[in-house]
Amino acid sequence: MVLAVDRVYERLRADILGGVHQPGARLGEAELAEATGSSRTPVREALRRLEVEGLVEVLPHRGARVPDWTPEDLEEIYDLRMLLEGAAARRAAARIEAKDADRMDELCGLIEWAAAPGDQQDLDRVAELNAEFHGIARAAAASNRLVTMLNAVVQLPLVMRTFHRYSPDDLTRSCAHHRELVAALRARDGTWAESVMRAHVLSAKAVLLRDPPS
Amino acid sequence: MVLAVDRVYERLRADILGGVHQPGARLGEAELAEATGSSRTPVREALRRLEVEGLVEVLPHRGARVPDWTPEDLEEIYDLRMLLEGAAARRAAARIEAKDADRMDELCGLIEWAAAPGDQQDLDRVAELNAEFHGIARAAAASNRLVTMLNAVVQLPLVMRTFHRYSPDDLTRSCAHHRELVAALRARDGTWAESVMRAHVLSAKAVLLRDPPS
DNA sequence: GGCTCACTGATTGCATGCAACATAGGCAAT
DNA sequence: ATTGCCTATGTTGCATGCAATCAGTGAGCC
Repeated sequence: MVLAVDRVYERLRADILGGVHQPGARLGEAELAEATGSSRTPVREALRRLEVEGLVEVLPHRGARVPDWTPEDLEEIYDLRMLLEGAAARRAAARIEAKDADRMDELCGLIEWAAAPGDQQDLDRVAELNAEFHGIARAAAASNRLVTMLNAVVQLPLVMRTFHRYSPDDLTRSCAHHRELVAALRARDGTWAESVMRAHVLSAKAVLLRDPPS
Repeated sequence: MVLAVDRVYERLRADILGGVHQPGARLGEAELAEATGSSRTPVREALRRLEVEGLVEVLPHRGARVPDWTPEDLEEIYDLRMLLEGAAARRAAARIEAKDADRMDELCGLIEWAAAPGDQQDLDRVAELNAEFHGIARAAAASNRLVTMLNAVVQLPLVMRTFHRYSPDDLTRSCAHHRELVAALRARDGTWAESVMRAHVLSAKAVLLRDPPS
């Protein structure tokens, strides 16, 4: 048995990150309750969780909205991401197991293929594989607290469809970061891993701020 | 009009941090509803918020509990605090206004007096003043996201009654950190401020891990 | 004697009803 | 024409009822 509040939460989260609910869109409780086949109570509780995680903003008596990020927000968010992802990478270097590193290498290959210019290019698939890659890295950090905090700032790229803004050079650099991160993790070098990860996040930030969303 | 869910949230948070609800204690919804003069609905929503912030743990169908921190948890929490407080201090150095720095200096004096050995020593008052001191620093960072994340890890010292574990030398060092932080902020030196803050947090961590709680 | 299982009591999870509040539109007064 | 108020309407906030689930207990069986 899966709790209704969790169903609603996952659904809402996916829809916000996937762009189904655009920034600024109103999220009516009754509407969401009907859409998820539950009542308003679990919807309200899911909205509270998402509010704390920063994925929705709730105004008293005025309902919930998907926030729209200002450039200052994006700057702040990416700086936090750099800090937290870097710390997670450092922890991961001390803890990662060989099979996880192997899978990350595998994902590097898949990402490189899906990102390469040509008919087979599929940037949405890159986003998906990229999410798995970084998911493994975060899991290897073995810190629930860190993971929770990252959830609040990590998956914005999906909202923004970041990879569609990447130039071919950006994509090449991103793939190089991935390969280097795995190397640093295998070498058990936390400082190296943290440095690569920080560069990786900051380069993503540069892409996003270079050509601001909408 | 203040929302019931916010009342319950503040009350619960204060009671957990203040030690009214000891780690491991069960938090029954009906009990909390009666204690706060509201119904179970706002209690449930407040518990969801506190769950995301890591201040309570909720098991499905089994209710909410105050988590009890293992030494590994404490290590993790203090490392995160170091990161986030350091980042906040760096931002604060670029933004703080003179009157806030003045108040922080004032608080330094009050803390030093209340922390000094003798009849006037009052470690609970030190904790209170210390919270205001760091509250100003965090507010000067002007980052709601950072503040929210810090809330999840910052105020554990209150639970642990940390200052009661401090030796006279620890207290002296803590006060010196405070003075130095204000100097770094006034100098608008973000790196200095971050470094002092990291030292401050890590020294607190050392005290806590030196003599583990209960 | 130890183990299993059903029953009991209590608690959580969810649905729904009602009251409080906020926004929008119309109407009147200046 | 503009401003202010007032009502209408939809929404949120909260209380409560009921079903689902879990911990504990004791009887029955191996």
